[in-house]
Amino acid sequence: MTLAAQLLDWYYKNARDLPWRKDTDAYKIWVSEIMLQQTRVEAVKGYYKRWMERFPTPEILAQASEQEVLHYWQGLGYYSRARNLLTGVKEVCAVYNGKVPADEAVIQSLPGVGEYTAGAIASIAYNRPAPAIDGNVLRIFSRLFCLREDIARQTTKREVRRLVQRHIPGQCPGDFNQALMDLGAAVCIPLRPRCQLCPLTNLCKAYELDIQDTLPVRAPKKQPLLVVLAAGLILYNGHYLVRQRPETGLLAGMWEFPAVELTDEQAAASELKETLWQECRQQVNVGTRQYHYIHTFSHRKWDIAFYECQWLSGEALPERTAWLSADELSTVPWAGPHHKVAVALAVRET
DNA sequence: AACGCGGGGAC
DNA sequence: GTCCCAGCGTT
Repeated sequence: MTLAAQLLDWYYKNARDLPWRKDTDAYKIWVSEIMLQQTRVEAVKGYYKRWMERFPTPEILAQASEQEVLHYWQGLGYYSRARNLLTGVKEVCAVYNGKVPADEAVIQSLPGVGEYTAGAIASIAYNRPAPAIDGNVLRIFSRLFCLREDIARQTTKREVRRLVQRHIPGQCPGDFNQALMDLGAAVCIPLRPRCQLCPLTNLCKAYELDIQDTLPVRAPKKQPLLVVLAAGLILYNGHYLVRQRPETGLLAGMWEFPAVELTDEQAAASELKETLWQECRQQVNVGTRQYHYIHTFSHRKWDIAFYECQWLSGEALPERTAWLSADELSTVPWAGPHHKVAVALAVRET
């Protein structure tokens, strides 16, 4: 038996029942693959179902606003995925008549679609024998063939790609690729792989040498930078002062309560008061601290405190700034921990 | 090649 | 607490 045959036998007995495996519509595969980038299956399921109820076709998604799309993505992370998906779907509607292209290179030309995602869509939706090298595949093949190089290196990825290319079956490449995902998720897991359950142990060099726990090799990542923030909760005439983050960078386009980065945590009140005047043109007195969160991103750690403020006076609001009623707080996409506060304030109002 | 970009589940 | 996930785009 070949590697593919052994793997597929296992897959057809153990495949997960996932919402995006009901059919092979290329748009649905596309959406699922984007949502699954750096994101676990369990986290995606609910978002995928809600998305497909609201945006069942490329044409419907293409007509949606970026704000609504971000709202549906709120909490899933990596929000450029949502904007790129919207941009890409518009391109598919305008250039490809609403039909996702079948050629791998053309698929990869869409924004947000890289080598992995293009291979996944081409193989699953169009039965093309394209490799789809993700973290699972890198881990599985580094163990199967005892690759001791850092899997983040380009040379390692090229080597894995060559190996996958050699083993991918012409008949059902999509099943083969998805089988690797399921194997990586359930059996060939990062820590303490469950080799007793694995259909490929007879081919696995790491298993033969009993070094599966030492693979794959991955360079350690540095710890996130601490950022201390103070945010203002300004309630005036039944409305809260909020603003939209810049179009680029962290949490781009998401909404937040006006905040300032602190160099001196003791100066929170004065810094916040100054920022609210400079950036929002509102005069306030900073009151007591109401909420406090530690929120860790991949490369930043926010220590953010929310202060109740007393509104005194103000000029016209700058761009990307607004007064929102408690009811309206649930209508915008929120930036990270600001969402928790928005929910708490909306509840408090009722 | 290195970095920016989120959030949460498993241990 | 740590790890890392069905990665991509920019620099």
